[in-house]
Order: sequence, then structure tokens, then C-alpha cells
Amino acid sequence: MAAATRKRIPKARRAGRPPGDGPDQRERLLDAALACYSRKGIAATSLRSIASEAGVNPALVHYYFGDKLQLQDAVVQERVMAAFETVRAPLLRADGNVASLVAGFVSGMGDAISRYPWLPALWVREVLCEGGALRSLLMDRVAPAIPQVLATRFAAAQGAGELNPQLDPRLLVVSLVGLTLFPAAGAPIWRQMFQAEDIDADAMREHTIALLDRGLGLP
Amino acid sequence: MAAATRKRIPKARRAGRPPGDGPDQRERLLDAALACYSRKGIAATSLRSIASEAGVNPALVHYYFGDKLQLQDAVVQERVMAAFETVRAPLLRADGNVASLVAGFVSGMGDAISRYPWLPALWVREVLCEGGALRSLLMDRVAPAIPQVLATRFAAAQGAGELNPQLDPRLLVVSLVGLTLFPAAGAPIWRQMFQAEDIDADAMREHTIALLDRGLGLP
Amino acid sequence: MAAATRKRIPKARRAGRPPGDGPDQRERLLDAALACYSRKGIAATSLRSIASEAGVNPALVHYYFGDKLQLQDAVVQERVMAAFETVRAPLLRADGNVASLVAGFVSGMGDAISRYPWLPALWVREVLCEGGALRSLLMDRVAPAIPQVLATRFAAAQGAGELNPQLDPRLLVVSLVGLTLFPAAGAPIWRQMFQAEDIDADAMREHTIALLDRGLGLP
Amino acid sequence: MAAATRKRIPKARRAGRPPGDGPDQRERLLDAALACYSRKGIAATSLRSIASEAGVNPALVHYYFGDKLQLQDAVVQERVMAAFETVRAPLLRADGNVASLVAGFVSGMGDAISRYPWLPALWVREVLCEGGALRSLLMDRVAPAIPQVLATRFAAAQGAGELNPQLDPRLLVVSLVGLTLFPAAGAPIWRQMFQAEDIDADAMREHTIALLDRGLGLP
DNA sequence: TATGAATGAGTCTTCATTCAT
DNA sequence: CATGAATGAAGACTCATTCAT
Repeated sequence: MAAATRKRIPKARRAGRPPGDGPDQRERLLDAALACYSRKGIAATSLRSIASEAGVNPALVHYYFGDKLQLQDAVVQERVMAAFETVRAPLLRADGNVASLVAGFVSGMGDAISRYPWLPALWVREVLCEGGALRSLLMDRVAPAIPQVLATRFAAAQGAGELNPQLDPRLLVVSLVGLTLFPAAGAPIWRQMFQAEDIDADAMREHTIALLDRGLGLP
Repeated sequence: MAAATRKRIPKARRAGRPPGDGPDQRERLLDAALACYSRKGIAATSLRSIASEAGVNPALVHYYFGDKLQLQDAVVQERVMAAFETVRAPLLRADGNVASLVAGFVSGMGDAISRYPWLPALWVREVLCEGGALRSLLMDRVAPAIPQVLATRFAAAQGAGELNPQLDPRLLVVSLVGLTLFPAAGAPIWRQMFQAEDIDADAMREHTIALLDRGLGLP
Repeated sequence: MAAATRKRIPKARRAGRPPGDGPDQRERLLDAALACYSRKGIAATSLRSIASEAGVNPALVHYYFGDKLQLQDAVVQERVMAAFETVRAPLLRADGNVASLVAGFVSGMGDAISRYPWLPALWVREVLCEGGALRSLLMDRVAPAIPQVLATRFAAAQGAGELNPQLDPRLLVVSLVGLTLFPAAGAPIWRQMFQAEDIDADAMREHTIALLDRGLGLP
Repeated sequence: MAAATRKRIPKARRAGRPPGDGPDQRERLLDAALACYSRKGIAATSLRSIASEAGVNPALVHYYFGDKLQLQDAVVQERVMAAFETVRAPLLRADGNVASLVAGFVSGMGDAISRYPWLPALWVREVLCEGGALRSLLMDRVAPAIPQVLATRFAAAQGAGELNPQLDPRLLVVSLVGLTLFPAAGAPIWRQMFQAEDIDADAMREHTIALLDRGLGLP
């Protein structure tokens, strides 16, 4: 397709970017991959589309990463894991009480989302859903570090009478994710649906904290 | 041309299913499509895989639906819309107070999920996420019927002092979806992660209602 | 495609034509085939397009003719041969002199063309051109009956001093065809090109006769 | 997915032609396309057959041209137009009188035909006949340059008494084409029909000029 | 007599991947 | 360091053909 659409100008370098920028090229490809992944899903993303997103030749993707799967692995190692670290870090600093733990999770997740806008869609599609390409990642490397730690602490707190006894401590972790990552993944659609351009990250966080704090507050 | 010369000897009919079962075949194909859609995402689902899921020849899919997009449309018309109806119906019966509205939504969604197991993953991938194939469906046909109605009622209740004033009535709709559809979409992974085969639909519903009722119940 | 586009209404007969009209159906199919053949060429004509041109089910074509090739043979036998007969008949009635022979050919061809509008395009594409599907027809069954007879008579006339000695009697046959069938095959395009809606069959015949009679008539 | 697991062992490069011969390959493909077009007609020519005519993989055709239609366009731009130029050039050089104009056309067409053997069949099938793929080419780019110019000059000459008054100047253009391109398109068949291997391009030209000069020369 | 269902082969096109330069 | 050339496999879709009814 490349050959057919743009006239082949041999030896002339495509404009816009200096030659020989070595490792930056790699970074650019990883970013392009993430953009495509979160836009269309990993399985539906072709190497061609990543290459054209990055403005390079498809063969270059093989040159740097060797393989579709190896590219995916590199994206995980060099980008996705860092994003999870952003969520995990504040949890380590939080002292034992549930309030600060939850607040740490909610704001840590908010930070991660604003720093890595591709995170919610990628997570929802590729980790949460059956058949997602990154499920094993969650189970092997994230779960022990975040959800299981949280669930354990919630269970302990509940045992100490510090948490609504009708909640399931494990499902509470799920609920927390459903109240943070999930709304972020659908942000554009909510905004459009409710004509709610005024809802920003802060408003979301406050709403979530309020809901967790007192529930609906029904009479 | 070669094919014209040697007379084709048709292969013996595949075992397992009687031929000529007419419209049932169509239904089977719709089901197979839904299974594949929710497993791999619409964009990544090939007609081949749908056909092989249904145990038929790929050409038969064209025979019944003509084309990839028309199959997708048929799935939406004849399957997905019915699922949304299951969620909407109890809302119409709910009287004005917020408690029964929320309870109606939570249990209606629970019913829909147990009746249509493909719903959560499909919704999350194809409606929620950017680039999803069914986004316009939500905006055009579901949003006016469910989320916007809910948001309006929540806002009214809040104005009447019947709802936690720190909540955003629009985000509350999002939160409700995040507390119902989202956990369902990831059910297998939660179960595996927490070794929680004991968590069933009832447990989930009770946990969710408890959280919505009083929040975390922190001291 | 059929199944996908028009809603299948089982057992209900498509409108427009009474059922069970037996042999007429066959005739209609032959006509439809000729229409498609002359419009797109035999090789590029699908049985589907013939069926839809005739307003019937593709399977019916097999029912009547068994096979793509057998349909083609039937078209030749039952339609094309008759058209050639229209050209040949006046030649048999023409007396020996060249003038009446040529006039017989020109007007016989004109009659055939106006009676069988598909003839010129079919002949040009499928007989004249390399790779045409009806070449053997011409060589086996038409050539001995028309062109070779003409060439022989022209040669005799030339020997008797009754024909321009610079002509090649065999090529003269070719020229005659080129001055009759060929213009007819392109009639629509000539008319459009020269804005010449006024050129009808009579005008064509007169022009051709005039050219053959005296040539360009240059000073 | 199966394909992903077993490592592909590339087949040894086909013999007969060195790899990486760049733009020559493109030319070869254009030639192969023309050969198939004139042999089977454009609509009935598959990319497969073009590729195998050129001894390459079908995917390479897409690599160079992107698409069936773009290949066809390239053939027209880079081959067919050049052939028409060969016919047009001598007409521009011809002085005003009809004799030299006609002689220029006849010999220019003869040159074009001998240089581009695919021209007659292609023209007859794809320009002349209804449904031909290149009709618009003739109307838009060739007609104004050749046929309409000729018709205008013939009409002027006829007005000046220099042309047989019984001829139609527009049809005369048609007759000229019918006496040159048309016989060439059927050359193989005439030769076979009349056992006339002795008829070459020169003989054809002389016959045609003689016919145009004096007609049949009947007593 | 006629047709809906079904299928294998083929066509166009895209894709991942390799290789020589 | 980078890319143009090339290819096999697979995807969407069409087609001729068969068969049971």
C-alpha cells in the first residue's frame, strides 16, 4: 500500500524528522503502539498502522522489535509496568487506616490516568475482558502487588470493625477499580452523553470519594 | 479453469447437525458471532472464526448476512437491543424514589448479565472504549432511554434533599454502571485472582447495594 | 447475496411473472444471457448476473442448462446461429455479380443487426478478438458458409476483370465486415462522439455503399 | 494462530530472474497486464493471472499498484496513451489535403499496431464495445485529439468538392477505423480462415489504400 | 417445476515477515 | 541504521455448483 499511494522517492528521506536519531525512534514506536492499542485494541492493531502512526516504514518495526509479540512485550515492560507503579507507590506510603488507603488508591489512579491517558482503555480491553492480551500480566505481576494487598488490608480492617461489615473485602477492590478506571475509560462518552464538559479529573475524584464515604445518603 | 475440467466430487456432509434446518442456522450464527465478539472484540473477529464457532462454512455467513457489517447490524438488532430492554424494563416499573430506582437498576443489570453472559464484555469493549464499534448505538438508542433518564431523576432527588449532595447526579449513573457491568466483565479474573469461587451474582448484588447504601462505613 | 439483500419471503413468489410458464422461462434465460454477454463479455458474465437479469433464482439456470458452458452452447445453438442465417440467406439469393453480392451482404448484415442488437458486440468481442469464447464457432460453422464463399466469388470476379485489381479478395471480406459489423458495435460511442443522433441504419448503409462504390472520390 | 507457532521457512527464491531489479519489475507487470487485458478482456483478467504471466506473487501487484483499478490506470497512463500518440503524430504533420491525411492515418495506425500488438484487441474490446472499461478514455482524451479533428477536416474537404459527396464525413472516420484497427484485431483469425500467412502489414495497408482510393471499381 | 441451503474454489486485498542492500 | 522488494498466509467476499425438498 505504501508503494502504491505515496510515490516512491528513493533515497530521499521522508520529511519531518532528522535521520539517525537512534533510541528516540524506539520510544516513538512504543508510543505509537500504545496509541493504536488503546484506540483499536491489541488484536486489531496491525504493525502497519503502528508504523504509519509513527511515520516510519513497517520494516523498521521488525528491525527494532523483531516481532509483533516482542513489540507487545516491550510495550508492557517499558510503558505499562511504569503506569502500574504510579498506582502502587502511594499505597506503600499510606498508613494502615482504610480511609488513607482508599484515598491513596483513588488519587494514585487519578494521577496514573492523567499521566498515561492510554491506560484506562488498555486496561479495560486487554486486562479486564476475557481474551485480553495482557491478562497474564495482571495475574502474574500486578495482582500480587496491588489488588491482593488491598483485599487483605480491607479484610483485616473489617475484622477490626473499621469497615462496613456488609461489604465483601475482595469485591471492594473490584468496586474501587470500577469507580476509577472504568469511568476514565469511558470519559469521552460520558461527556458527550451528559453534555458534561465541566466534569474534570478533580470533580470525578470528589464524587467518587463522596460516594465511598457515605454512599447515596438516602433518607 | 483447471477446476472446470476435473469434476468436483462433493465431500460427505459434515456430521453432527442435520442440513436444511433453515432459520435456526441464522440464530446459531448470531450466537456464534456474539460469542466471538465478546471473546476477542468485534474488530478482531474474523468471519472465519464465527463460521468455525458455528461449525459451518465461511461462505454461509455471507449467504445469510451478506457482509461483515450487516452481520454486525443483525447481531445488534436481534440480540443486543433485547439485552438492553432487560435493563430498562424494571426502571419503568420503579416508583419515583431513588432507592427503588437504584435497586431496580442493579437487579435489572444483574438479570441481564445472567441471561446474556456476553453483555458485559461486549459493552465494555465496544461501547465504553474509544474506537468501539457500538458507540453510536449507545448514544443514539440507549442513552436517551436509560442513562439520561436516571441522571435526570437523580438530579431531581438531589434538589429535593433526598440524595447525598456531594455526589454529581450524572457521575452517579457512571458509578452505577461501574459497580455492575464492570465487575461482571471481569468476573473470571476476579474469581481467579481472589480464589473466590464463592462470589456469585447474589453476593455481588448485595455487596453493591451495601456500598451504595452506606459507603465504606468508616469510623 | 440474494438472501442478504432481499428479505427472504419463503414460498411467496417474486412478483411480475406467473408461475409454471415452462419453456418461456428458458427463452427468457437465453435472452438474459445474451444481454449480459454482449454487455460485459462472456468470460466476465456470472450466472448470478444472468439470473438476476432474468429475475430468477441462480439455481434455476443450472436447472435448465446444467452448466455454465452448456448455457453458452445453448445460446449459440438457439440464438447466435439464427442471426448468422439472417446474413447468409440474402447471399444465397444474390446472383453472381459482385455488386449484388456486396449489396446483399451489407443489407443482410444491416437486417441482422437491427433484428439482433446484441450481435455486433458479441461478434466483435467473442469471435474477432483473441481469446474470444466463440472463435471456434466462426471457424467451424460460419466461415465455410459466408466468408470463404465470398472470398472465392471475389477472386473469380477479379480474375474476370470485374473487380479493382489492387484489392485482395480475401481482405475484401474482412473490409466488408469492418465496414458493417464494426461500426454497429460502436454505434453508441460514435453517436456520442459526433453528436450524431441523426445517423441511423439507413444512413450507415448508404454511406457504406457509397464508399465501396467509388472510394473517397479524391480529385 | 497456528501459523504463528511454527516458524516459517521461506521457500527458496524462484529461479530465472534476479531479485531486487526494482522499477523493471513495474514495467514487467504493466506488460503482463496488457498481455492479459488484450487476451481476455479487462473485466475477466484476474490479478492472479497478471502475476503469473509476470512470474511473480499476486501480492506484488498490490505492492506496486495498490489495487486493481490503480493498476488499470497505470496501464492506461504509461502504455495506452503512448500508443495513441503514435497514431496522432503523423496526422499533425499531414498537410491539409485529404489524400495525405488518410494515408497518414492508415500508416500511423499500421505503425502503432506493429509496435503495440495489444492495441487492436484492447481497443476493440474496451473502447468500442458497450461496457468497455476504457470508454471514458476515448471520449475524454482521444476523441478530441483524433476522430473529431478528422471529421472536421473531412467535412471541410467535402464542402470544397474534394470528397465523394455521398459520404458522411463523420462516418468516414468510423470507416477508417473499421478498415484498419478492426482487421488487425482479427488478424490471426483471418489468416487461419483464408490460409493467408502471406498477408502482412504491407499487404493490408495497400489493400486498404486501394479500396479507399477507388472503391470496388465495379464496371 | 423450482428454490433455499450449503459448500469448495477462486478473487481481491491486507498483513506479518524476511532479505539484500 | 534503515528501507525497498518480495512473499505466504489469511481475511472478506463472489461464484458455480450440488442437493434435498
